[in-house]
Amino acid sequence: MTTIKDVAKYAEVSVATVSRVLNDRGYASAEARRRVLDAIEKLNYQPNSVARSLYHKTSGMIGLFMPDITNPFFPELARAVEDVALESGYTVVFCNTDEEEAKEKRYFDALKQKYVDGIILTASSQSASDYAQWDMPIVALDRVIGKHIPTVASDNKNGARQATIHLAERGCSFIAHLKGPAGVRPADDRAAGFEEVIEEKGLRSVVVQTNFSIKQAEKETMKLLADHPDIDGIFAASDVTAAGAMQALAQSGRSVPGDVKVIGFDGIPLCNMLVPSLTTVQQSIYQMGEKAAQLLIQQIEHGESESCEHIFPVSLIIRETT
Amino acid sequence: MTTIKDVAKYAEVSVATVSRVLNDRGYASAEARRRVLDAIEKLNYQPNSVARSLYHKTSGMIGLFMPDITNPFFPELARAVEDVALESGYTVVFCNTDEEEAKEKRYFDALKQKYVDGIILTASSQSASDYAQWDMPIVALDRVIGKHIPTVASDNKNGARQATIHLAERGCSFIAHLKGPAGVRPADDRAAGFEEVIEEKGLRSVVVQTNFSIKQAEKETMKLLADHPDIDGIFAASDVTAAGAMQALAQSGRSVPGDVKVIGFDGIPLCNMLVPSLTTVQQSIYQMGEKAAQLLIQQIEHGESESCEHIFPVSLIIRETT
DNA sequence: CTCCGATCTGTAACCGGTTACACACATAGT
DNA sequence: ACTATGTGTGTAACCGGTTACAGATCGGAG
Repeated sequence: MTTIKDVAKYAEVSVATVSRVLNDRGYASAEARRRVLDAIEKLNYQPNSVARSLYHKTSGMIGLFMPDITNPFFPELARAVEDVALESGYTVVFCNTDEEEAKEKRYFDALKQKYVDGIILTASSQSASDYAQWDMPIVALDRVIGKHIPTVASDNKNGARQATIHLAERGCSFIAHLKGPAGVRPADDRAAGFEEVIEEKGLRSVVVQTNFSIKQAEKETMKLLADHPDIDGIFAASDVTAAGAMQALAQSGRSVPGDVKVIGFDGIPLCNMLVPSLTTVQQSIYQMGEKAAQLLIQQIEHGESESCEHIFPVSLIIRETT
Repeated sequence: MTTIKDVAKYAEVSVATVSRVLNDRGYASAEARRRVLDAIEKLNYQPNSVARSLYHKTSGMIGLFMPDITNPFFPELARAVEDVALESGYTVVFCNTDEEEAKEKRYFDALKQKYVDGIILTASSQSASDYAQWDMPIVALDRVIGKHIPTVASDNKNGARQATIHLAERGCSFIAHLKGPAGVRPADDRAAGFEEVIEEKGLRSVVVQTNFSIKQAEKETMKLLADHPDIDGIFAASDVTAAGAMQALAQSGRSVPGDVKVIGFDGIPLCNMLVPSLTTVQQSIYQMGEKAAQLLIQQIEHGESESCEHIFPVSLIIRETT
């Protein structure tokens, strides 16, 4: 690999001059500049970013912490982050945390040692204080983790309200909510929005907890249908969960939307792949990822810790399941 | 941040001694070792990996190049790579290439400057020579790119044969193949396998090209059904493509598997979410990712360039669409 | 003609580690 | 007593950049 010394020698100047030309800082005569540029060209020189990192305590990398890329909600988010990062010259380090704080901490330590410039975090822990002491630019994505950490998320509660109201308007009178994992903020918010509307409208309801896996959703729905055969609406906490519910419904001989209406949450591509296609509450997934990356980079480059919450509106997309 | 000098001062030894204790190399008296370990503990010292990188020309990072994480085939692959990497102390840098060689090259340059240790590549270019001159440990994943580059892939041709034979055995006599993009190796291999069986059995067939997007698959299938109303079997080059076909079939009033039987390829979780659930050719996705990461790390650490192809068998998973 | 600031350039220190090498000391073998 | 050999330790060079600082040159003002 050619180094700055090689370039200096070839151009017959000092390394300082090469560095100045390279970074366009300080003085350099037209003649020197010409010779340096020529040498760089000739030797096909590319500055070593590790050496740069060492001096600047900066790496041009950002960490992306997500529970599990295998969950279909996350790839689009990751994609958006990566697109923005690339555009701004950053590189994305990819970390599946499996909702485990230990794994998160381990990654954080590793990245800190590499001078990672900042982190986008779909957090596992509830306690914002843990992250506050990380002492690094952070943006929370999808999950609110504290007032003093910039956050990008959807208006989950309102989305849940819209979904529930929609089912009610379509004539459902006994609605089940397949709730997401307890302790995961968006799941709790969606459940809260659901309960609110149920109470306002005085409807019958039942809530069961699931994780976000399709198999479990199917199983829980089967049980639900056995216990409450007269359910006529299901609000699933995610599209994947809704898909599980639909399988259970098909299996138990119920028609959708004839016997039971179903609505999901997220707006992932899956919705359009299902037959019948799934009504859902659409999140602006890509835009959220974009925004999170932009906020982080801004924070890194301008130190602005715009410590605010960016709550994205959601929109009801009515398809065939209602 | 505390540095090795701080530790040395606190422990009243030289930095060399600290380094020796840290890396367990060379001599260090029990007394010195005790003091250093104590100092590390007290000061909560963590060695700076950038400085290490600079000296060793190594970074503990591997690049993962994929066309688009948004394509549901890739997240599981990425997940597997990340799991193995983490276990071996590596960090994964994530790069969506969009099948563009320019983007690939750009990423490669950026990573090389960071002393990335190796790359797992779902290649865009056909020309293996381009990659050979990259002069870095590389493993090709999902797509064969040349004899001298270790490769992990599925037995696509055989899988396509199995799929086609299965359709024939189920009584299909006029089978359409929704082929993947031209120039993408697995797509070509699958098409070849399909053609072989068609010829052997003397069946009627038609092949149309699609990209891997669901919308386009749907559109192409509609056109196909209009041109050839008597098609009774569809072999889709991917599960997503199959989902698109199923939508078109539903839309045109045909029943699956009654009127038309459908088989996909990949074995992504989507298959189980569809109603009816999708028969497919299952790839060992996670295992492939795992193997690729293992091969790469082996190559990095032991220099073994086991330049062979690891072709994973595929298996026919029969579900409701056939 | 002198002085001043602007322009230009190179030397060397620094970022935070690793390690070659020199030196000190102990123990053992002859 | 006199090497050898094995231990233990510190100094300084090195990885490949960046930049503070000092010295040189030059044009223009006084």
